[in-house]
Amino acid sequence: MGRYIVSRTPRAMKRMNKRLILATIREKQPISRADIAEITLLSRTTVSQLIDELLEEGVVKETGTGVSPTQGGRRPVLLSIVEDAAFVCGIDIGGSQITTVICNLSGRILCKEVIPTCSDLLSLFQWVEHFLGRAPIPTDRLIGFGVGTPGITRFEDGMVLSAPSLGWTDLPLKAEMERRFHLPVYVENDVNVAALGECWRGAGEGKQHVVMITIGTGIGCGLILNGELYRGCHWASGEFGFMVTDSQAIDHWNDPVVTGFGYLESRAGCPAILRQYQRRVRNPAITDAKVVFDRWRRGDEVAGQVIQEAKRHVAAGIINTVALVDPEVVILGGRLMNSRDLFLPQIVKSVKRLAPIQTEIRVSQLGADAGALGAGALVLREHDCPYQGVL
Amino acid sequence: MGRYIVSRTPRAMKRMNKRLILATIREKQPISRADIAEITLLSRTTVSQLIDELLEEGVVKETGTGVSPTQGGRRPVLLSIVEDAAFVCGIDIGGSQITTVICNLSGRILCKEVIPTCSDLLSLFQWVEHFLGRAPIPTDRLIGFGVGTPGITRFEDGMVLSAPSLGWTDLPLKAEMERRFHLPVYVENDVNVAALGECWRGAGEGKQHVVMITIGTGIGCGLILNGELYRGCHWASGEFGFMVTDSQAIDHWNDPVVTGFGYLESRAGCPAILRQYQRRVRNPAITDAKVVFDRWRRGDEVAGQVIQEAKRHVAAGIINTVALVDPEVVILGGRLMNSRDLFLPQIVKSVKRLAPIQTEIRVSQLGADAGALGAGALVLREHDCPYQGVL
DNA sequence: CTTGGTTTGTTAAGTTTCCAAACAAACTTG
DNA sequence: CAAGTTTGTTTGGAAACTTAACAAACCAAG
Repeated sequence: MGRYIVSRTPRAMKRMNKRLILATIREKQPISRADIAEITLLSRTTVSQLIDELLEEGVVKETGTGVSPTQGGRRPVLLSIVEDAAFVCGIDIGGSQITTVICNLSGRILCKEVIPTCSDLLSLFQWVEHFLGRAPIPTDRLIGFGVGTPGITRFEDGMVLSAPSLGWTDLPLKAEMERRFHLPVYVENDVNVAALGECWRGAGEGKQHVVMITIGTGIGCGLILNGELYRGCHWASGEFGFMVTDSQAIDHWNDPVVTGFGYLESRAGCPAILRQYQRRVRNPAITDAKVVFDRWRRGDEVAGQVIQEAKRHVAAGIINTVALVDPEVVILGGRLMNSRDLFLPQIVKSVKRLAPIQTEIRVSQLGADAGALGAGALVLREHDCPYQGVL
Repeated sequence: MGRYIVSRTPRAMKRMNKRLILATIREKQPISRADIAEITLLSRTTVSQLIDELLEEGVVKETGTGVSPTQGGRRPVLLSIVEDAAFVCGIDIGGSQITTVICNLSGRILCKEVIPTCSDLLSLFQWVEHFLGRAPIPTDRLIGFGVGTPGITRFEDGMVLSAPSLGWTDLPLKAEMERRFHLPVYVENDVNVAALGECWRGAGEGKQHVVMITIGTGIGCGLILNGELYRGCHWASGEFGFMVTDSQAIDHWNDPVVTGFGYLESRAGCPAILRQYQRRVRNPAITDAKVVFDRWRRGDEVAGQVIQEAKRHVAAGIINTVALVDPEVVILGGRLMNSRDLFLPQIVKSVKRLAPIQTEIRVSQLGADAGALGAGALVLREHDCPYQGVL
C-alpha cells in the first residue's frame, strides 16, 4: 500500500501539479507557460494560474521575452527559477571532519566551513549557530538542515541507530536538532547523501540509476534507483564493505563481524592496506596508508602486491554491484580516490571484462563536498515546501 | 521527473482513490465503508460513492453485516473483493518447459498446463489458444496476459532483447501477441516474475523488500524493492550469476563472458557442478547434476567437495546481495532447491555469520508455479484496469 | 502600413471531484 | 421504549481542472 502516492484531495492535486510545473521549469529553464502546458499536459489556464502563485511566492521569475515563434505570433514570456529564493544547510559529519555548507536552490555552494569532528551535540549545535551567524544570506530564507552521519540512520524519524566512529547509539539527532533550531532537519547516512550530492551537481547529474562507492576508512555505497535514494528494509542498504569477494572466506574467515567491519573492508580499505603492508614488511611504524601508495610509486614491490590485492577486491565488489543493480553510472569517491591513478584504470578494465553490461565508471566530481551538498539536497527532496519540485 | 506520480486531473484523482479503496479492501477484507474511510483518510461520502461504482462494476460485493460495534450503533455492511470478477493468464517460458496458468484476482490458480518449450511463436500462440478454449472461465472476463521469458526483456514495449536458450533476439513479443489475442500483454524476465509470484501468494507475501534467487541452469535474481519490481537501467538488474566471488578471477578468469554466462554461474550452476565433477572423476558419461547430488548422499567425497565449493559461491553471492540491498527476506528457488537439504543449512549459517544484518532465508513456496503466477500478477500490477488496485 | 494568420496568455463558464454537516437508519443498553 | 452510538446517505458547497472564447502581441505579404 505504500506504493500509492495518491493526491487524495483537490488541494493535494494542486500541490503536486505545482511541483510538476516547478520541476519542469528547473529542467528546461528558461521556458514559456505555453511550453510548460504542452510538456506537463496541463491546460494553459491551469499553468498560468499556478505560475501566478509561484511568482507571488517568489519562487519563479519572468526573465524577458523569448524568440518569436517560427511563423509569427505573440512572443512567449520566459520563466526561470529564482535560485536564491531559499537556502538549505548541509552538514556532513565524517569520521575525521565535519563539512558544513549553505547552498541555494540550484545547488551552488555559498559558504562552506570545515572543522575537526566533534561528537557531542552541544558543541556541534553551537558551531552550527556560529556558522549560520556568519553566513551571507538572510536567515529567514533558510528552510532546513540536512545531515549526513557515518552510521546506520533511520531516515523516518532521524534517529542515528549506530555510528561507531562517533560513539553514537540510538541518538535522536533530528528531534534534538529541530528542538534547537526550529527548522526541519533530515538525517541520512553519509554515503547516501554523497550519492545525492553527485546526482544533484556532480558526476551523476541527470542520471536515474546511480551507484556511489566511497572508499576510505570504511567502504560504503549509496544507491539511487529510479531517481530515488534506496534505503533498504532496515535502513542498511549499500553495505558494500560487507561483500565477500573470496569464497574461501565463507568457511575460513574468522575476524569478528561484530566489530562492524565486513570482509571486503578488511581487504581493501585504507586500514586494511596499511595493516597488510605492516605485516609483510614487519614495520609497524608506518601509520598511514598514504605511505604505502607513495612507496609503490617509487617501485616498492610489496606495496604493489598489497595494493594489487585491494584493487582486485574492489573490482569484484563493483562487478557484483553492477550485476545486481544495473546502474547507469558508478561513481567512485572517498580518500582512496586521491590515489586514483593507481586504482582506476585496472578496475575499469576488470569491470568491462567481467560485468554483464557496460557501465560507465566515473570519479566523484564534488570530492569532499559531495556529502554536505547532498545533505542539502535531502531537504529539498524530502521537505514538503514550495520548492520541493526543484530537485 | 519520473518520480512524480501525479493525478493531474480530477478524473485521475478519482481513479487513484478508487484503487486505494480497492487495495484497502483486498488487504483488510471483509471491511466496512466506515473503516475504509478511516484508513484511507477519505471522507465517508467519497468512500460510499466510489464503492457504489465498484459494486456496479462487479469488482466488490457486500457480504453480510458485521458484528455490532462496541457501544451500540448501526451494524456495518461488510465489503469484499469479488475474486472471480476477472482473470489473468500467466505464461512462464522456461528453458525446458512452458507453464501456463489462469488465476483469479486473489491469485488462486484455476487451471494449469505444462508443455515442453517451443521457441516459435506460431506454435506457442496456437497452444495458448487451445489452452484458453479449455479453461473453465468466461473468456470475456480474461483481462490480459503476463509472460515470463528466460532472457533480458525490455518491459516498456515488451521486447525480448535476448534469450539465448530460445534463440530470440529483439523479438517484439508483446506486439505480436497483442496483435493475435487483442488483449494487453506484459512481458518480463522469468526470474522477475517468479519474484512477483512469491510476493503475491508465496514466501514473500506482504513483504516490501524481497530478493528471489533461482539456481538452475543459470542463476538469476529478481528484486522487489519498496514493493516494486526493480528492473535496472538497461533492464538487466539481478544478474546474480555474474558476481565475482573469488577475487583471483579478476586477473585470472578467462572464460569468455560473451557466451552469456557469468563467473558465479560457472562455479555454482547445475552445469558447473556437473562439469566440475566430470573433470575430477574423469567420467564424462554422467550427464545430470542430480547424479552428483545422489552420489554425495551416498558418501562420495569428490561429489561432496564439488558441492561444497558451489555452496560457498552461492553463499557469498547471497551475502553480497543482502549487504547491498538489505532485503526483508531472501527466497531461494530453482531446480537446485530440489536438493535443498544439502544446500540450505550451511548457506543460512554462513549468511548469518558474515552478512551485516540478519535476513531471513526461505525456500520458494510456489516452486515451479511461481513464474506463471507472477506473470499473471504482472498484469494486475501494471495494467490500467479497475482491478489494478487489488495487488 | 494595413490586413490576415499565428501564437501566447487570460477570462469566463462549466464540469468533476471531494468534503462538511445534517440526516436517516439500525443497533445496544438501561 | 427512550437515550446514546455508529453507519451510511443526502445535500449544499468549495476547490481544482478544462474548454472555449477572447485579448494581446507578433510576423509577413500585399
